[in-house]
Amino acid sequence: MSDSEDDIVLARRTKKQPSLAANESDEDDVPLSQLKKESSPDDTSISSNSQKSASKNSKASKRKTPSTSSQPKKRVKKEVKDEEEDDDDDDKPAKAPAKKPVKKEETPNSDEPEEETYKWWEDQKDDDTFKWDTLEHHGVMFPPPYEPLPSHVKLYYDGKPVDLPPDAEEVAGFYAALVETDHGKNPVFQKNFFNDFLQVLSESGGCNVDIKEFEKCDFSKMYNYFELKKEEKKNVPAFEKKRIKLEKEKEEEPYKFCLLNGRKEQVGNFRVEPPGLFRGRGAHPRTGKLKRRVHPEDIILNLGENAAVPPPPEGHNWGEIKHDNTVSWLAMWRENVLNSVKYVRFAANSSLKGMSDYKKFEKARELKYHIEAIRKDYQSMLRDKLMLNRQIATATYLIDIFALRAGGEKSEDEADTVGCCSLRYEHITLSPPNTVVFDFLGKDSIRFYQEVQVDHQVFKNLKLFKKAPKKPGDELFDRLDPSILNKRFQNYMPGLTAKVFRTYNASKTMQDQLDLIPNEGTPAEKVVKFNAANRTVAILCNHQRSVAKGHEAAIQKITDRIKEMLWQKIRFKRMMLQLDKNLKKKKPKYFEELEDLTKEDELEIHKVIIERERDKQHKKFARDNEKRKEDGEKLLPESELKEALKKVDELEKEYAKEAKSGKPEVKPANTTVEKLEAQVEKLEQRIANTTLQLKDKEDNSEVALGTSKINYIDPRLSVVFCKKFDVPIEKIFTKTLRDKFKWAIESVDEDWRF
DNA sequence: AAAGCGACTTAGGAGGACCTTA
DNA sequence: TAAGGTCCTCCTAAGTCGCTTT
Repeated sequence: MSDSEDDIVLARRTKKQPSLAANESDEDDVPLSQLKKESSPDDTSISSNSQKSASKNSKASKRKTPSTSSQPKKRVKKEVKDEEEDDDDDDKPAKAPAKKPVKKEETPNSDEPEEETYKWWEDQKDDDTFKWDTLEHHGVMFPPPYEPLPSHVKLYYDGKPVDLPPDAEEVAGFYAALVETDHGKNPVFQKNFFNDFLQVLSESGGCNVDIKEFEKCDFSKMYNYFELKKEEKKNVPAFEKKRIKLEKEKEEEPYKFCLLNGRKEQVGNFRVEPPGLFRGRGAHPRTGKLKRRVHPEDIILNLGENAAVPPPPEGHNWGEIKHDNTVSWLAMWRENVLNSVKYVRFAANSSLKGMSDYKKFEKARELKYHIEAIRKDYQSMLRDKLMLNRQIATATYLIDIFALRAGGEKSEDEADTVGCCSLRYEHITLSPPNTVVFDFLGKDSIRFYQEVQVDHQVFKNLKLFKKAPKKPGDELFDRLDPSILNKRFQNYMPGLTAKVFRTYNASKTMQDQLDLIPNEGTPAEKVVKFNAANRTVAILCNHQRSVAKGHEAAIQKITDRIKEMLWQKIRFKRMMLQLDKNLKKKKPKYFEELEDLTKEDELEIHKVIIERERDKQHKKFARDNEKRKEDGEKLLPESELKEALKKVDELEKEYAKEAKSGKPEVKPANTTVEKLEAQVEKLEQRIANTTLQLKDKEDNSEVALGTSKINYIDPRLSVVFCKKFDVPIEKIFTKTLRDKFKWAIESVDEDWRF
């Protein structure tokens, strides 16, 4: 990568790793619930039968399907301009699904025996205009109908209780549940909600009160009721919770799976989105609007011609039945807030999703054979006489170097966010000679703020794009939009688009970072380094998360803990000096830090410890008595507590004395200098650990690692890392990710490179 | 060529599950 | 044994990009 001055920090200790035994929950192979084909009066049933049986004996047939072209010829990349290529050309032309992973008898590891699934990656097909031959599924799961609130829970208007019709009450309830949240406090949200609420109210027949102003609505009774319910739910005994959970699982069982070409595959979001208030991100003009309930009549199902049509809910009909095998969705409906389409799709671990994921990464890998030419070209095109070309070159530069998104045009009724092509005058600040400050809201209204040095010509160009009469509000790249850019990219490589650069640069960065990690230390330490590499990628892609509520406090707590450990350490050293006065002369360095602890700090720590001790005693006393009460024993007398507290008082006195003299009492009588040294050493270790932990926590507080791990880093990189470094894959991929990336886990060998 | 649409990937947050710690 | 934190999954919004329509 060229001039990335933004130094990216490496190596951090990360918090504890998830335990080895990732949830081995059962969920695995449940027999595809019998298709209930009875209903559907239409033809179909026969073939549905055949499909089903196909799946049954597929067990035999699956394994390695004959696979017509196990050697997909894949396009031969044009080696054109760029052979020399940056470092890693060691790698043969990107191509080819790994052929039969040689894999010996499968290590015992692999979770569960698990009737194996279709290994599509051993059997690649090139053409994906048709996504399936046969497709059978059970439709979608609807949310439960609305249950009216008990009659004592009401909305109040201007102090008066309101009798709302159920439909309106439901909407009021949507809002009531959110009053205390950021959304609930957002005026736009309130306004949009209120409009829609009034509309539903009038649609459903109105009520006994003339509701006019949002401000006069009092949702607190409803809110409290919901809180109460939440509390109740929390307190349901464990066995009951378990039962409920089981019941839920049973209910969703039929929807979870479908048959794709006769093979069982998981469905992703088989639940229809429940009604609610639209929670737009950032300053979304429509946030708070009512997202209406979706009915079977709104839903279009997509399945095989011969598949049984799942019966619609009692008394309803499906909106439409389609048999379009050029798409991979199972059902769709149109949502009313943005008028956009919602799809029910396959799960991430499905073959279809897996294949396109695989293709995505292969496409990104292919870019490495062209990137050099592309960079060379845009460098020179930065000075092109044609404005359009300069803009293209400059935009490409930004996309390549700073991993910006393409940045399509957005409409008035969406949040004002931008990407590369839609950057405006006010989003960049230039300061000579070549510093650019980016400050804009990107996808999801996440702020992109970076102060960077850019190529000289880029700086000039940006200045040019800002030149009068351009003014705030005007687009920097006024000749450009993503489709123009993407069309140019096609010239270098078929299928190359702006987003491929992000994938490429992310995975490339990961590869480079992993290459720097030495193969040493414990697995846990290696995982820390892996995460550090992951973090550089996340930073590159600007994947952020909001800092957790308690973050500040958590940091403070750790800092205090470190301080206390330091104090304790110094205390031990002081004890040593009492045992052997000459030590200080013998090892001046060792005792230097005695000076580091200020009187104030020491006193403060004393105070904290004493307070904590007192608190502890109080709590213990209360707890013990609580227990006794339950057991019907007689309570401990107050004097017991007094006694305990007296001990603390003594400790306090001791500390006071110690603070004055600077000579802590050498505690256990048989203490020796050696023992103290050992203690000090232990503390030092702990301090080092905790400090690392603190740093990690701080560095990580605003960075989301997950997004890049899931979408940008070629999973084969992680797999190779684990293999080479003897790190269990469970430390890197959760169960879900292992399922999603099964193709990578099973197909790659140690020498694989991105 | 612009606008709109359809289908797909990418994204952060909510909330529950799970683990650690007192 | 509860409380507190972290991790994981689910949820659904918000992008990208190709294609169709005007």
